[in-house]
Amino acid sequence: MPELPEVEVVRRGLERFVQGREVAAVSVLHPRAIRRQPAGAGDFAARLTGTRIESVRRRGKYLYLPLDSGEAVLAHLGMSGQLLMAPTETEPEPHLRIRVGFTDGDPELRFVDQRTFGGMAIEKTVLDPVAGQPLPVSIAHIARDPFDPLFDDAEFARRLRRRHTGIKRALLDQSLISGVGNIYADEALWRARLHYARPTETLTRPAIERLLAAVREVMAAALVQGGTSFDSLYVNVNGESGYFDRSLAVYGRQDEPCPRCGAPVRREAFMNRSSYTCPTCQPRPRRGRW
DNA sequence: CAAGGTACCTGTTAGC
DNA sequence: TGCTAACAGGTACCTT
Repeated sequence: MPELPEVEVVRRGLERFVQGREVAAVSVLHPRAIRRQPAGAGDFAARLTGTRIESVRRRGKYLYLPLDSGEAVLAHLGMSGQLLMAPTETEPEPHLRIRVGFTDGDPELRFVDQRTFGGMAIEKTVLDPVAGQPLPVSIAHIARDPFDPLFDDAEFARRLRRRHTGIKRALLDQSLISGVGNIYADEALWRARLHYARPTETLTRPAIERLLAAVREVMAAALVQGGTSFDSLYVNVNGESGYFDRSLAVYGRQDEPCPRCGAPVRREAFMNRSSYTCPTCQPRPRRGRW
């Protein structure tokens, strides 16, 4: 379940089910799931076993679990990862990659990942220079998300306007703003009536504020619905799908009418993926004029 | 150094 | 029916 609302749904589930618990046993069933652990599966298991999970935090689309050892579990769902809570006796899922058992018994934590783009690692932490909170070393470059109280709109606007790229590329750049992926980028741009190729350096400060407001609105609405799921791949810790796909205006709706003006939604290939836009609400920017 | 393309995987679906 | 190609929500790394 990959973008901010889906990852936040998982974070809340984990917080409820694993915070404060002590790890009793770890098994790694697929090496790719711990490929960010340089010393391998044995090191991963050794550094996790016997520790207590202090909290469940999120930076953009990354989850991290500070441990009483001073290190933290880092987890990313990639394109198809799931973190599920399941009774130990439950039959293993076909793509089960990692199991984490606890000293107090059920439920155990399972990392399931069909496409293996996701993974977990145990890392040392560094203190976030602004918040003073520990952060796994490898995600120190990930920007704050737009719901983070320390997200700085003015600083974002300054950095955005210094870029020389299209607005969607910038929205997907996790070192500039985190948590936004292909679905919510398209939905937010539609709400803000901006074309994905609009040059960042031409955006006015009010336009950037409208865009940030749109990003926040669409992701907040998705979170209330439990996130977006097109199939059973994107689920919460109990394996349940969210309902926000029913509220999407343009994403995945090629040839369907724009909810605002009725024009058929167009789909274009962009950045090796799909972009959905309304051809009349989001006209393509022209050189020298937008 | 910034920007953009490509690689990494497996499964599903559309089209022939 | 069976094969093939296209496509899927992300990030890291390489080249320019």
